[in-house]
Amino acid sequence: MRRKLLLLFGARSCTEELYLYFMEDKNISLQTLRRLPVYLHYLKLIRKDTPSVSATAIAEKFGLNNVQVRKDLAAVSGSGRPKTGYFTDELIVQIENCLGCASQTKAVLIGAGNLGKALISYNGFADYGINVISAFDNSADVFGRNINGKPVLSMDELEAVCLREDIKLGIITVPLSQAQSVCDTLVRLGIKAIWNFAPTILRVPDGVLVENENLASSLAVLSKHLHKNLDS
Amino acid sequence: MRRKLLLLFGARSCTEELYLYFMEDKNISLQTLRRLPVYLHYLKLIRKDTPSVSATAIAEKFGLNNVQVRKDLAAVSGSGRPKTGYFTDELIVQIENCLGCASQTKAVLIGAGNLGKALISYNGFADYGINVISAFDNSADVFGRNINGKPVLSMDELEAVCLREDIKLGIITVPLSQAQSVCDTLVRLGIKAIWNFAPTILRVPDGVLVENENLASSLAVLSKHLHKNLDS
DNA sequence: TAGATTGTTAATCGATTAACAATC
DNA sequence: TAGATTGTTAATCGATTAACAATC
Repeated sequence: MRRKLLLLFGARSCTEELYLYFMEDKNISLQTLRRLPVYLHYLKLIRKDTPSVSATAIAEKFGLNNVQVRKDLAAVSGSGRPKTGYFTDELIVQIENCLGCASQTKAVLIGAGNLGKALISYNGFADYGINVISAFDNSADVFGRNINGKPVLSMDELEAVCLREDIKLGIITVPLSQAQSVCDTLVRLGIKAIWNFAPTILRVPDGVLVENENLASSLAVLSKHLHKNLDS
Repeated sequence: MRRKLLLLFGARSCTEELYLYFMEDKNISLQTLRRLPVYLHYLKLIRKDTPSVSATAIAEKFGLNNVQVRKDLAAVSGSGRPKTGYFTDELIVQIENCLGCASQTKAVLIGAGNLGKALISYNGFADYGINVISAFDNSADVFGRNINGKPVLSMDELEAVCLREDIKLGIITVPLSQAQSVCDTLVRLGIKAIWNFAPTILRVPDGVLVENENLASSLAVLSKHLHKNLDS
C-alpha cells in the first residue's frame, strides 16, 4: 500500500499525498496494533543473528496464522520481498515508527497503591516513548515520598502539573469507587488517553481513548476455564 | 434458555439434563465473560439501595448497548422479568456462581520483580476464588523473603510445591527471555491456566489456557491514539 | 389496558483464514 | 526456471447491533 502511494507521488499535490499517508497509517486495526509490540520485542531479540526474517517464521514462532502476520507487517512495512522476507533492522525501525516509540509522551499516574507503585517502578514504559513524570495520591503512607526517583504528589497538585506539563496520558490505579471521578477530572484537564486498571468501564467523551487493563476480567476467563475442566 | 431446560426436566434423564446444563454454561462467549466481573462489582455496589435492576440501567451506566447487556445476563441468569428487570441479590449470586467465585483455586506466581511483588500484595484475587500460595524467584534480593505473608521460594522448589498442592493456575511475571521456558515448565507440572504478563505470545498445548495481560500491547494502542491526534 | 422490559431472530460489522495471483 | 515468499481478493467466523415478538 505504502509503496503504491509513493509511486503515485508527483501525480498529486504534496498535501493530498501526506493526507492519504496519514489516513492509511491510522487504519491499522486494533488487533494488529496489539500484536506489533510482540513482533517488535522478538525482532530485537533476533536482530544480531538474523538479518532477514519471513512472516512465515514469525507466525511459526508465536503459533499464529501466517497470513495474519503478513497482513500485520504489510500495515507498517510494505517492504517485504518474495523469497527473502523482511530485513530485520528495517522492520524494527518501521514498527517503532508506527508505534511512535521515538517520541516522548509525558504521563501521570493516579493512585499509588500496590499496583500503582509497581507500575511507576516499571522501566519498560520508555521503550514506547512514555515517561511517567509523577504519581498522585492523598494517602499519608505514600504522599511526599519518592518512588523510582519519581515524586508522589498530593491530588491538589494534579491540575497544576497537568496544565504546566501539557499531559495527554493518564494512568488510573485507584480503587473502583474513585475511578470514574478521577477519570472525569483527567478529561477536564485535557487528557486524551487513559490507561485504566480499575475493574470498571469508564465513560469518556469522544476523542478520549480508554484502554482497560481489567485484571478482574482476565481472572474471570482463567477461573472459568479451570472450572469448565472440573465440571466435564 | 436455562428456564426452558428446567421446564424440560423430567422428560429427560437427570444425567443428560446435567450434561446439557453444563454444556450450555460453557458456551458463554469470551467477551461476555470479560464483562461479567464489571457488572458484578457494580451490582455489589448498588445492592443495598437497589433491590432490582434492569439491563437498560446497567447498559446506561457503562455506555454499553442494552441488548448486549441483556444477552450477557441471559447467559448466566434467565431470571429477568419484563417491567421489573432482575433482582440484584439474585443476579449477584448467579454471576458469582458462573465465575466460580465460591471455590478455592490455588495459584503460584513466577518472578518476584516489581510487578510480581505488586500482584502478590494485591488482595483482590480472593474475590474470584483464587489464592496465590507462594512466589518463586531465584534472585538474591527476594528469595527467602515474605511478601504479604506469602513466601518467595527458590525455583528449585517449584516442582515439589506444584505437585504437592495440585496447582492448576500459574502467573508469569518473569522477563521476556525466560517466559516461554517458565511456561513450558508449568505445563509439564500439570498447570491448566496461565496468566502471562510477559510481552510475548506463549505457545501451549491444547487444553491449557493462556490469558495475556500484555502491557506493551495496551501501551501501543494508547501511544498510537496520541500520535494520531498530533498528526491530523 | 398500556408500557416497560425481557428474550429471540436477523442484519451488520470487524477480524481471521483460505485460495490464489504476483514476484524475486 | 522452480520454488519460496509476498500481497490481495473472497469466504468464514464471532461478536455486536437492530428489529420484533413475548410478558408481566
